[in-house]
Amino acid sequence: MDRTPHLLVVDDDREIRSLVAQFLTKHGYRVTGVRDGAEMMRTLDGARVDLIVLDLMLPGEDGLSLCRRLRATPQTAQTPVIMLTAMGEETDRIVGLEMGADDYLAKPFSPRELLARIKAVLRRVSAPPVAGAPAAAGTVLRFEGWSLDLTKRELRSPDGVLVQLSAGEYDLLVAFVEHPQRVLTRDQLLDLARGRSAVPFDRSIDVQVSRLRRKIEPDPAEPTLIKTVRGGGYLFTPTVGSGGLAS
Amino acid sequence: MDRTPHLLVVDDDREIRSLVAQFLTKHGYRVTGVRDGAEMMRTLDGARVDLIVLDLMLPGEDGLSLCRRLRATPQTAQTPVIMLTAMGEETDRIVGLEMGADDYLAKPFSPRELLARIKAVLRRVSAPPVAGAPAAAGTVLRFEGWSLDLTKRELRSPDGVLVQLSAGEYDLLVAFVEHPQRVLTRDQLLDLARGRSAVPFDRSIDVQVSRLRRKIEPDPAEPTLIKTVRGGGYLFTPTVGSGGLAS
DNA sequence: GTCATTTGGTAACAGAGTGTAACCGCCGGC
DNA sequence: GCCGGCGGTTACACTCTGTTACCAAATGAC
Repeated sequence: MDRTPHLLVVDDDREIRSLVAQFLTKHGYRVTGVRDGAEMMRTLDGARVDLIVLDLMLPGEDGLSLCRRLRATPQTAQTPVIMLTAMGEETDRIVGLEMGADDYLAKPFSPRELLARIKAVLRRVSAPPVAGAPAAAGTVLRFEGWSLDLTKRELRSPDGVLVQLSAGEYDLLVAFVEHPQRVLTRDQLLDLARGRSAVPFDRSIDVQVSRLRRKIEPDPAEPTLIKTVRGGGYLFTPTVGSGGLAS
Repeated sequence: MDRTPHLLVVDDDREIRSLVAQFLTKHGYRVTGVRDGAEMMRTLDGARVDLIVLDLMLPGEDGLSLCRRLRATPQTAQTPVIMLTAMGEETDRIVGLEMGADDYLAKPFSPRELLARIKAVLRRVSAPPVAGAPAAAGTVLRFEGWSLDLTKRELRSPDGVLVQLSAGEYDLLVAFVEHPQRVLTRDQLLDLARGRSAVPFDRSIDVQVSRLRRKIEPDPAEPTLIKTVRGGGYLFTPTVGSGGLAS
């Protein structure tokens, strides 16, 4: 149950970034700091992130626009965002909340307060939706005839047979299915599937891939769904469709 | 039975508490004052409460979090809440309303204004719901053919047979049914079902889940309703509908 | 009040899942 | 072809979970 939350701090001020990162790390979080929206997107693409601390004023695309984009992307629509804004920008603050930020903090802020808000937001987010809330759309993902039900954590083969996956195999498969046709490094996979980062000589992903292949590859000796990229990582080759029958 | 509305004032400032209590009592309400969330919960546990005046800033668990918990608990989900916040905490106010508070009041406030809002909220709440609206939505919850009556604390199987559940099994099932399709950690389940937090090596939830499965799973050896997520907790897979026949 | 029953928590054991280490084979460079 | 590094697989230790047995506390009968 060692799933320390992973925070992504987006701020162009290197000093703030490192200060915040240091403080939050000391309080038990895993922190990645980046300087702008482009880097943020790259990070999100390859890692599981539990909460984003997003500065409003950024070089290039600004925080509001980024926030809107996060909300519009299924993978990140649920990721909580705490906005940082300069003092007194009341308008921005309201717009920010309307834009989908979960909380907001005026600069200059004390690290303690940021920590408190992070805790509050994470608590709130892990809070239960009211019963009967619409189950998130796109809960069934399809590839090559297989279907993966994200609410039931079930995988069915093309013939409709239920395939038993262990928790680890399931999480790994989800990581692949949510990032298809991209080479994922072992590091990224470890983060996406296990929420931890690699230790030297970490081969656990290799073993897990091997176990997963045995269950989903027509011929595990000649993998077609999960290909190895020598020196790079692994690649999930199928196109993934959501909802109805395969697209 | 005493029909005088019973108000619960939660504020850690003794002076505010007694001032408010005195004023409201004078205007014909029954008032209980407590200083934090724990006392609030204890009071709710043992008394009928018609409305809660909840300070946002509290020692221990804060008002937002408490409000969420109130909403998540069937017994208090309908109890109106008026939030007190320090002036200008606009964020909190918005979040507070989203969180399910019925009204909100910025400190410092005049007792008269609080009184007016209490009256308004009570009036609104006791107003008969629109004809045809669910009389008390969510008193019977349905999943996979089963129906769980929250007012009678009764569970019926798909064939309509009454299934005897112990108090603990029932509470656990309610926790699951009210948070379907989400992985709940043992800690969360313990909190939701027992209102306490786990001690090291606490296995009580495991045992209780096992007992519950024996009563509701078609094949307890191969659970489909309550799935185990290794390293994560448990997952209640069915979609839950309320009121009429299963959706 | 005592006694029997039910309930819930703890301890213990068995079985499944996961990471590490080791071995082996393959690939690429020379 | 030889060599070094990378990746696949297996074996094994360790952890996590399911289940049973047992005990203490709560409940209810009398």
